[in-house]
This record gives sequence, structure tokens and C-alpha cells, in this order.
Amino acid sequence: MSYRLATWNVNSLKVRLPHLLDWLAQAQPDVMCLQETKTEDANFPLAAIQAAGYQAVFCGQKAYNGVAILARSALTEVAYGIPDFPDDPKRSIAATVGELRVVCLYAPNGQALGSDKYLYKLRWYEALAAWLKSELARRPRLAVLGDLNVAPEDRDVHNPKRWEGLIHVSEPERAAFRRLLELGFADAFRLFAQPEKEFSWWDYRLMAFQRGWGLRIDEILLSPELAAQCVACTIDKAPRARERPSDHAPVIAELG
DNA sequence: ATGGCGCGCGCAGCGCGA
Repeated sequence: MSYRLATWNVNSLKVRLPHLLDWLAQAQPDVMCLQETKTEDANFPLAAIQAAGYQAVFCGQKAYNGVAILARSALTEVAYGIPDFPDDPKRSIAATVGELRVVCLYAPNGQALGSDKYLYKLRWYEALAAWLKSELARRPRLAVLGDLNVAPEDRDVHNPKRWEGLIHVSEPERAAFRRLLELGFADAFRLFAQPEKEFSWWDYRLMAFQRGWGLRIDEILLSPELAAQCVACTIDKAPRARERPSDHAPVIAELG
């Protein structure tokens, strides 16, 4: 069974709904993970998404965070948050789609090195790794998609010198990300030859997108079984070039 | 490159994101 999996931080589902519907129609993903929906569940645009041919599970809140998984087929065994990590405001949702277990994540930003939010981000990653370790043992066909808010290596940063000492690139953050790879996950993007300077996020300011000043902070992690089945992983920059875009671009993985 | 954008909230300007 082949699947097209995608993840996109939409930075407000309400504002970005037209972009999302256009992208679903054009890209035809089987599974679509969304982050930063910033939408309470009562206001989730379920009818529009169903009309586009997708089912959805979601957990959101006002103003901040919020995640959702859309799928062309049934979503079952829905799980919210990270177990044993109760202080987890709408950053994780998981569901079974066909033969796949899908986890959709919005990692904390972390704000600045040494800040309370930074320490929270590292604690969140620690809890995530512990959870995913047990999940991987139980569910060999596991895909983890999301805005992981870490640029794993210098080649994932447009100008590593400029980013020294800043959030997303610090060694503890990168170690937290590598910990997930050590569990056995593959960073799907790096399973393939890629163009240089390929990113998934660009600042809204200073025409960063036009200048190519970006980071790769949205990732698709695949369990060994799924990695062996993966035939492509790409980033679609086209939505970032539209009017009133999200600051993130969708990432797509193809399972053959 | 970092004031400079864009979002939500709520009705002015702030917190937050990355």
C-alpha cells in the first residue's frame, strides 16, 4: 500500500484554509499533518475539509498551538498529547491510518537559549523520545511528522554563522533531535540527494523568502520499516510564494 | 537580516513565533 504523507505548519488554519484546500487538491496527500491551527475544536472547519474529501482529527486552542491530522481514509485510535507529560498544550496528536501509525507534532519554539521556554523545549523532547521509543516497539509502521523546531545540521541553515547562539540550532536542541534518530527513525528528507539550501521556513521580515534566508525545521521521521519503503521526500515552496502565506512550506514523503 | 512580519485577541497594543 503506497501513501503520500505531508506536514504543514499553517500558522492559523482559519486564515490559511483557502491555501490548504488548494494544496490538498493539487498535492493529493493521503495523510496531512497540520500545526499551529490556532483554532478551538468547536471552530474547526470540518465541513470544508470533508467536502475536500478528507476526514480529520484535531485538538486545538485559541491563539496558540493546535494540531490536526487529515486523511482520505478512516482515522482511528486517536491519542492526544504525550503520555506522562501533562503540560503539553495541544502539540501532539496521533492516529492510525490504514497500516500506518501517524504522529503529528508541534515542538515548542524555545524562544531563546537558557530561557524557561528553552528548558521546556528540552524537557518536551526528552518526554517525546521516551514515548516514541515505546511506540516504535509497539508499532513498526510509525511516521512522525511535524514542525520539530530544530534545524538538525548546519546544512539546514541558510547562514550558520548568522544563527550561532540562536534558537533552533543549539547543540542541546540538535542532540535532542539526534536522540530520535538514535531510536531508529530516519529523517526522510536526508534519505535522498537534495538541492543545497532547501528549507521549510522563512521569516516574514526582510523578504527572507525571496532572499533564501531559511531553515529546515519541519521534518518527517520514519521508522525503519517505513524508511525502507520511502521513495521520495520533498519540500513544496510554492505556497510560501503566495499572497498572505504561512511562513512554513509543506514537506511531503512518498511511501512506495 | 533581526524594529521592520503576521497571527490572535479585541479594539490598542501586546505576546508570541522563528
